[in-house]
Amino acid sequence: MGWLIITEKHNTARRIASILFNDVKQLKKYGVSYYHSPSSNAYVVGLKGHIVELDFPKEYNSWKNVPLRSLLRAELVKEVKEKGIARLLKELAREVDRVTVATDYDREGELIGFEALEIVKQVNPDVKVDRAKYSAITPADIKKAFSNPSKVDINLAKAAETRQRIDLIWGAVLTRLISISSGRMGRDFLSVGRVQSPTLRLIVEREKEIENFRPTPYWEIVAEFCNGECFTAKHVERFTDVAKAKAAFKKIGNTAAVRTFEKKERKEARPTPFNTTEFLREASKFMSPDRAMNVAETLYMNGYISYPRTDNTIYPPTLNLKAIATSFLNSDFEKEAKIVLSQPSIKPSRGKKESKDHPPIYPTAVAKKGELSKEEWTIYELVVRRFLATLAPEAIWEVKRVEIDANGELFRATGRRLLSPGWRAIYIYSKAEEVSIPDLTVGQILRIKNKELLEKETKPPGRYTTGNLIRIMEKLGLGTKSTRHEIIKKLYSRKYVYGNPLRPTQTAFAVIEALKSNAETITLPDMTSKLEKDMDAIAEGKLSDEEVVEESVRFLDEILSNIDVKELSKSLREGVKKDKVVGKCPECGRELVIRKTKGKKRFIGCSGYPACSFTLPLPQNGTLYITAKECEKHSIKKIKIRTKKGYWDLGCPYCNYLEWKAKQDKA
DNA sequence: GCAAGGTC
Repeated sequence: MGWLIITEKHNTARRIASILFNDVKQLKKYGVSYYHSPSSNAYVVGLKGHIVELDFPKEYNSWKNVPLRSLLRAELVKEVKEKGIARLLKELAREVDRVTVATDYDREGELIGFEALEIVKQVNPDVKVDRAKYSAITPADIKKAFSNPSKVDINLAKAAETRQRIDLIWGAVLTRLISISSGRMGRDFLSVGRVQSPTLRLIVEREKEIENFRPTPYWEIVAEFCNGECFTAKHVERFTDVAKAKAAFKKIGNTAAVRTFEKKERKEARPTPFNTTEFLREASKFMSPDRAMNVAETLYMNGYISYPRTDNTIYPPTLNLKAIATSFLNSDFEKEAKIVLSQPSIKPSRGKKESKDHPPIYPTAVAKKGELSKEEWTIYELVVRRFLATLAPEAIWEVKRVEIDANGELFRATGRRLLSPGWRAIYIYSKAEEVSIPDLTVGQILRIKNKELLEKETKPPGRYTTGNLIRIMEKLGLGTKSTRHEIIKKLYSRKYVYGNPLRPTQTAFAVIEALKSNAETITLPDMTSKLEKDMDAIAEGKLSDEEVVEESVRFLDEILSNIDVKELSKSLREGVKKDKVVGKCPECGRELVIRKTKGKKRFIGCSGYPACSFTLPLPQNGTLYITAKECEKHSIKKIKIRTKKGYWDLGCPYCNYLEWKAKQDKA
């Protein structure tokens, strides 16, 4: 009889097959590639992650007609998403008496395997089942895992399924509640979720901080000191009192004395190996994290880089770093490879996070510029340069620090000069800024060429960029390496945010306010941490999955009971409306808003309709952005439009219309 | 048309 091995993805299936058997043949059925060893009569099938999806039964599909409360304890169904794989599994299941689950060795992996097993058991309920647990796909690890198989951990799979159920129920109930109450239905629905809502809250609260920020003035004194060469130094104090600043400024004469001087060499550490978070942070200098992840996926599938979803920042000892660096000697990165290989020995930098499942992201093949698209090359080059930089020598700086006494007023300056660029010659994405200061001796008298009293003011905190948002999400435990970029994309596509750095829309403000006063749990990272704890307890057998789901559902039930639907609807509609207002009606002074005809065509209309019937046309293609800039002539906000080809300015829609009309009249 | 998590 036969043997069926199930892995989480196709690539792993191929590699495990080639490690375990030496007569592997690749077969294809129902559009699915898999592997067969005739001598062992074994099949290896790679899944595509989750091949089934949890959902409500069809009778719950109508958002309008299904009472929200009925979603709380609905019997959820599992729908097969990968029909071809399911068919193949069932067919092979008939031919085997043993199944080995060899999905990734983590919580989701356990569930993914369990889902496949349920399909197998539909046709072969008595099949023998075991589980191979490996944390690296090396011959040694794989052989060890398959010679000492263990059991499928049902509790662990149940823990993952509990997460699915809670996410779906909370997500569906609150998404429907917010969408229905705001009137944003259909394509424009507003979503709520355990990960996306806390992320959106961060963005909204930052924006509020910026709005409420009151700058306070402060004063700085800078002066130029000369000894042949001139340099700038800053008074050590940051003055909040003008009188004190002026007094200090007055005291400064025409000369000053060097109080301390120090010259040192300082090593600058190399960047650490790329995990997904750091990769996306750097890549977001060039494109959106979502795009970067898709490009990385393509590079991975075509064999140019290693698996792009990893938390690991420490290269495993099995990786031959020197050989990889050597492979770049005859490439576009020859110069960079030589810097690495010129060292007597190669020691890689190490990050703080270590996990054993995948290595950090590194190049697995040498590519030529011509064989990749522009975006692919950008990402590939980033990965190659980062990899080589982690193996390169440290950068060496000469750092000078000086303290200057100007009639009792203390000044400080720091000079920096790059003595040896080391990794900086390879990793060109951050600039090395040099500041020149001459060599000085203690007691030396300097001439003061120039002095300035500068009035400045404190600045509000900056808005989040996609890059630092991904890092903060990781720190707060929101999402995973595979989902964070998708969550951010979701915030854009729901029109909760726009631009990078991200700005929230008025709708986002209203949704977060509404959730905070009615269901604050869903806007806090704590919900994720609580869920993590509960999942651990389920995995350890200390809690039952039903108990955890019931507790969560009861809480949500209580939230639903306490909601003032009228008030919720009012505040949400106000927020949503603000995003549609473009200015004042030139005919009656009421608000002009973006509206839609019954045929879903958009236009600008007066909110006083039918009393006032002023309208302006809008282009039908692309996403509209109402900018903050107003037309001086008409007091109507200028509009930008984003299409697949990029952004274009419509400008003031009234001016635009009048120009168009003038042209028509001429013709 | 809902979430978040895998993977393509």
